[in-house]
Amino acid sequence: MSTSLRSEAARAATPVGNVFDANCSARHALELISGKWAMLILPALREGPMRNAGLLRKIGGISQKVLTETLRDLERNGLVIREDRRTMPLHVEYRLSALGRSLSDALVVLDRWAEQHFPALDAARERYDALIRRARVE
Amino acid sequence: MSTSLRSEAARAATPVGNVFDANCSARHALELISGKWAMLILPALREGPMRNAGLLRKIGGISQKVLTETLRDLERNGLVIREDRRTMPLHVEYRLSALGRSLSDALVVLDRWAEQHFPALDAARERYDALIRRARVE
DNA sequence: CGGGATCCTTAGCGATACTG
DNA sequence: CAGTATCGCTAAGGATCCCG
Repeated sequence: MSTSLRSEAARAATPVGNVFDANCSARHALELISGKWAMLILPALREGPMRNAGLLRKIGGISQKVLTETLRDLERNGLVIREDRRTMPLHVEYRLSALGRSLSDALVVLDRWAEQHFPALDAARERYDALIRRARVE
Repeated sequence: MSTSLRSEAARAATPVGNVFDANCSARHALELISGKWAMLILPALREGPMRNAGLLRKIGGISQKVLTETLRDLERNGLVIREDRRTMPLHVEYRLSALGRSLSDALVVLDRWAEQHFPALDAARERYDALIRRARVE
């Protein structure tokens, strides 16, 4: 989200291709990805178009508001295509653009990384916190 | 960051491996990645250990505070190793753990995606905004 | 059904000053 | 040098109600 409210910042971005440069276009693209929701929405759309309610069900913990905002932002940046068949009752579908699909390839890798390595992270956290607790007691 | 302040939530997380489940450990791992900073810090450490000041210089736009917080969070989760040679003047180095390196592999893919495709995103945004403006004028 | 509009709370984060 | 501590703002995002 947010991007839609930052037209100023977006316009000020220099069109350079190094993510380490603050305020360049590449960094802006990266910020679109960051935030957990894009990392879940785009992979969720990989197996085919989905509707609002379906995404709400599939992506645990997301609110209606944030889902709408994020989808709009993704649509604005050309990653998602919103198709509104103008019927009653309403029927709106979201699907990946070619660009969005290419990004989702990279994102599912991340998702799988998280799913594979979370036990190691959990263990590391416990170790770290135990050390801290010992240090605090001295 | 944040993770260190959410020991409660972390403890409540069910140890399940599907990122689409809210509040599972895999999701927690994903949230560690989300936020743009981890996506920049971990790749920045790929070519070798770096110090605080070096990271501040390399990663444009990050503040001292956020850098410290993020590094601590990454360290806590076992992705980064902090080495404090206890000398004067101070000398602290950060480097990737094996786990952190494996994650950075996935992250550099994202960074490169952003660097390659930002023109397409920029173009899409302009198109979208132009359409919106037309619609608003009617 | 798929949102928009509001209100409201909090976390994120910058700025600044201080310390071993 | 590499942080910690404090203040203060802003904006992300939840909850709720409404609408075509």
